[in-house]
Amino acid sequence: MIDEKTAREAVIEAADELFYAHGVQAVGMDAVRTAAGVSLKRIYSLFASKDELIVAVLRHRTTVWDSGLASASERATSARERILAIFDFLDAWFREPDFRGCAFINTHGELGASSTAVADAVREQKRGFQEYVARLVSDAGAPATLAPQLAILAEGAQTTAAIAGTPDAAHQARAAAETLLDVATARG
Amino acid sequence: MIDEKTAREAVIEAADELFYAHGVQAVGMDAVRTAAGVSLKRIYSLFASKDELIVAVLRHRTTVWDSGLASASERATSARERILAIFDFLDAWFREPDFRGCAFINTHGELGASSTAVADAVREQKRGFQEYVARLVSDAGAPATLAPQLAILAEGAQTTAAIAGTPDAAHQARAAAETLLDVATARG
DNA sequence: CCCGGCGGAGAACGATCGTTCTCTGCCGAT
DNA sequence: ATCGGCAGAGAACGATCGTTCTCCGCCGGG
Repeated sequence: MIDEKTAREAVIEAADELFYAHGVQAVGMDAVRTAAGVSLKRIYSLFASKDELIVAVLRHRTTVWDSGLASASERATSARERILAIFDFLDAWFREPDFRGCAFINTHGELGASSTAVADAVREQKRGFQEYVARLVSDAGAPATLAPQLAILAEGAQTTAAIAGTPDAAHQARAAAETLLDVATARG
Repeated sequence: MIDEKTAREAVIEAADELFYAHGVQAVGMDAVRTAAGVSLKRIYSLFASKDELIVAVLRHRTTVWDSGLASASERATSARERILAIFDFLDAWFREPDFRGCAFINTHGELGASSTAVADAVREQKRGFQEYVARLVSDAGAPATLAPQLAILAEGAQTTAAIAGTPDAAHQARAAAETLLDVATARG
């Protein structure tokens, strides 16, 4: 019906949407097949198991996250602005009606204990984000110790916004980031 | 065999341990029964459903968390020290070999979309923590806007430590909290 | 036109889950 | 000692899951 690449993308995108909305374990492969319009046989020829599909979905989400972050910082003209753009990006995300927290954190909490492949994919995404922040901190001329602090603010904002159901955490975290940036870059 | 209160506690504690270690959905009621030494019939006479047991476990964890936080801040002699004691408490927790992140965040990610009772119990715990921090911030004479910033740091430290598998996030968050406290209380 | 194989749809399978039911033995009351 | 009822152990049940298999229609090559 459709070529392999298109089918793969259709499955990944459908699974991504369902997994994010309902949790990974709550979504059966039948639901993925229906949403993607790809037969189970074909799905299992593209992914050896549900676990492998989950990992593929997480990797797909990593690239979506990375490009979203990149385009959010496009208008920024300084490293400091690019750092704060992270929190504006979060704010816009938190306001989306189907926001349900960070898919990586959610999936890690759900399967991190039983599937090392899933745990590795989650860890890899977080490591990438930490590196992204570290690069910006370095560009801003701030000490390297600032980077994990900003990353922790971003992580905390995501879980707080998800549980509270409000986007407030984004600008609260942004304000804290501004303070930390001010202090870190104001030395002599 | 044993009185109702003891049986209830045995079930809750056994379920708590299993749910935290493996995730809620990965643990069957049979495993709870074996670990608690309480028959399924009795369990279902104490809790109407697994969902209700999960909520009871979360409430139990809330009291454990509250008292752990209280005892961690016992040696502190000022509001500022009590705030920083939160992060020392987290540090000790992250170093426990079976640390697997915040049970509330994990459970919310797993079931928050499907069970409003679970989502409510999680939200309630987070609200209590926010209030605790807000009280300390007020005692420290800092502006109220500092409280959610500190809470976000604590949340972010928990997920970061869980995913990274290292306790580093505790002292990174603590350092950020110190900076924010310094700035917030140095005015005037 | 016929035939072989490939892909889709979905039935089937075995496992597991939450929940209930049955059976058995024990205990106190008479 | 006898009886009634409660509690424990675990079998049973219906649903659902991940995964595989079967069947059927379609297509290109002779």
